[in-house]
Amino acid sequence: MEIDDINKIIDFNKKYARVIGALQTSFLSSDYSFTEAHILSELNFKPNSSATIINEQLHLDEGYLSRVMKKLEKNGLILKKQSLNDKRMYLLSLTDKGKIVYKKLNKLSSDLVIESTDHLNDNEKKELASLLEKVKKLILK
Amino acid sequence: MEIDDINKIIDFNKKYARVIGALQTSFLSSDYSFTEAHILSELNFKPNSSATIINEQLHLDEGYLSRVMKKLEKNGLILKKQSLNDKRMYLLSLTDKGKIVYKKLNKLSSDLVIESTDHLNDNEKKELASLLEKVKKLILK
DNA sequence: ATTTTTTACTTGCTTAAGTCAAATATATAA
DNA sequence: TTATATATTTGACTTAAGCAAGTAAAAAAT
Repeated sequence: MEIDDINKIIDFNKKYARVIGALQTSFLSSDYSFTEAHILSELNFKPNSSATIINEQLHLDEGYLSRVMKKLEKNGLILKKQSLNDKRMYLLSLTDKGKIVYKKLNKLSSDLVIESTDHLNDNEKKELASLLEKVKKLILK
Repeated sequence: MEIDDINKIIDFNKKYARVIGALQTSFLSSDYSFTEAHILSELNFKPNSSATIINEQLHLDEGYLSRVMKKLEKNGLILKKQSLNDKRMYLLSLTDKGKIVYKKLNKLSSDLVIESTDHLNDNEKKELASLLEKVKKLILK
């Protein structure tokens, strides 16, 4: 890859690390972290997944994830029931309370996106969303 | 902003938080963090800046930044000298050793970018760099 | 069939990276 | 000359995460 292109990517990473950092800081005032919100959102779209399945998207340390799941269960946001087919696994799903918290955190995410794009006009916002979608597709390819 | 566009951005943030996370993990094996590397790179391009000036790019906690600077000085990577005009400030610059470490960390960043884009062909790599550059310009606007 | 290896999850321990609040010193404004 | 703002530092604390070792169950190899 050309050195120029590499530098563009490095440069972006440095900048965006700060964007993500600010995002994480904004979640501090809620009872859940940005990562926990991500976990809840995965569980919302894939109910009855095991921790391992969820972790295909998140790539977290297994031990850490296990503790997060324990917290979420303790707080009544998720339900854990041992799989009958494979007793090593626990199938996880959001409780009603979990769904409410998920929605609340999603609202927080939206608000933060709106706030952080406040300086852009409508066309620019649309372009940003479109660019990021393309990037996402490329990195997941 | 349209809900669809908001969700695209939220979605990207979730994904890219993991990319940044992996990047930070990769720096653990070096003696400096991803953030410290960023600080060194700022100092490389803007020698004789104060901590506050550097922090315009980084938005870190001042106390944390102060400690990082202390570490960098202790390790002989930067030189701190009190400004004569304004004795509250300390002008910071890379030492020769600091420049060497900066280059080493930059090489690490490059290697990680190359590695993380390994699954893309040349055109896709070029497109990725170009998209990220555009995103950067938009978020900085 | 039973030993070996792999997989899913848990637990104990540690650390990096940061936050928050209070203090000091200097500079600027009232 | 008093009050306010800015630049930096220090102390105390948090949290998000990693690593290593363990348990239990399942799958593969013998």
